[in-house]
Amino acid sequence: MTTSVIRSASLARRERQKAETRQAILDAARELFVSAGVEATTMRAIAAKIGYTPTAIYHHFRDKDALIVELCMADLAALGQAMHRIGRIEDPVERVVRMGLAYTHYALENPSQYRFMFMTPFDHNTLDGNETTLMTPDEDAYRFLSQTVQEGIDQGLYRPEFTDPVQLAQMLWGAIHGVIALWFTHCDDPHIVLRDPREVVPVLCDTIIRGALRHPT
Amino acid sequence: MTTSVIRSASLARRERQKAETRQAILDAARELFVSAGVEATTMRAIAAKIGYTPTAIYHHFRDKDALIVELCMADLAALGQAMHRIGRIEDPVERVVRMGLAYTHYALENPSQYRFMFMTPFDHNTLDGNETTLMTPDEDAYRFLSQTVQEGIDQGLYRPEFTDPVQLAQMLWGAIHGVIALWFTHCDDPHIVLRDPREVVPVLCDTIIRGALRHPT
DNA sequence: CCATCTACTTGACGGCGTTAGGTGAATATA
DNA sequence: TATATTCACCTAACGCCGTCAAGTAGATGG
Repeated sequence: MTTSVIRSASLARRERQKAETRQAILDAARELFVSAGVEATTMRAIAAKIGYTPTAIYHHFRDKDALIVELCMADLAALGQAMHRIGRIEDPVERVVRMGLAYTHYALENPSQYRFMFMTPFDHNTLDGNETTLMTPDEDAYRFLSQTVQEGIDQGLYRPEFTDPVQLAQMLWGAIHGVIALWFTHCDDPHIVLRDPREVVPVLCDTIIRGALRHPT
Repeated sequence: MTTSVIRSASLARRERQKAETRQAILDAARELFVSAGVEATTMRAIAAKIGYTPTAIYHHFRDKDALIVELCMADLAALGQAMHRIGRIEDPVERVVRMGLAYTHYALENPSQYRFMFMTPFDHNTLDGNETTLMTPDEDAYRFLSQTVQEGIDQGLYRPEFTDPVQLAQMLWGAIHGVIALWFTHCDDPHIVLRDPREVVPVLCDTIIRGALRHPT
């Protein structure tokens, strides 16, 4: 008994230390990814930031992609939570608009994460082999949107040609994403004049909703 | 006289040969960029494809970015032409919709170019130092869109709250871009169900336009 | 025939992600 | 307490990458 207690205690300590190192790697990687971009951040830089050798990282993550995926999953979860935090506004149409604005807010507050989550072509095979993935919180937010759209359809709020919740959800997500993505890639481009998405997205949401509603207000 | 003629003849031939090599580099680079992606294509691979040494490329282009920019400019010009080829449909609203569909068609026919032109963060300083840039054909297409939107505003076709052509153009461009971009980054993602943009964009255009028109049909 | 020019090559530099093979301290066993 | 084992981390290297300094060789020009 005593030995097993001691054993499990020291084992636990070891595991805690390992988890701490792992977390230090994640923290360092996140900060560098955010400040310098994912591609420009090197394994060597991450390691140097926490006083380790580059190869040490490989004892905690299979490769750079696994590191990226882990951070991405956390960000997707945060976005999903932000969506759910909107809670249950009764009117599914108003809820959809609120989701769009929350999404935009999140994107502009976390540009680097957003870039990576939705603007980086993803090798989702990498993600699959990872672990019994937590059912992709990502799908969480998308499903949440789809469900809200579905509610509106069921209540007969949208024009009769909108029968496919996937299509309408894709339109809404895509439209907002596009304004944000265009802003991120071209806001520093002197040749292309763009307004701040915080200004454009609300109008865009209203316009799409007005165009989709059976009885526009 | 004779000498100068001969001189200019051989000079011309030399220059023609150099131009041919330059074009061979561009062709090889384009094919590899399209088939394997810009990032995954190496200078060594481009050179090997045309039987040269990697360093030979540097006698024709300052660096890899310059090569990319040159191809990108050509693609932007092609897109601009596709826009202009729509010609002068009288109704500025119908013209805007047609532009959106042409844009979508172009994007899906040239996914790799599209990715690079609009989904890759651009260091436009690189572009500026290039040459007296041909007034960015890119701005051409965007300006074309803005002008068409402006016409609709001038004719009082849009609701009174739409007074800023930049905002409305950005909404339209952004919305379509978003559906396309989302498709490109997530169409292979088993967790996210998406419809083909060829199906979604027309509906999206109609919906936005209906929401923006003063007197929806 | 010789000098010049220049498109192209050779060989290398530093940096990248990643790996094979140690090392040494904490742990388990006796 | 002495020995064996584990394993988090390191050293050194591999094969890639974009790029460059210093040639070379063959055409051009006088």
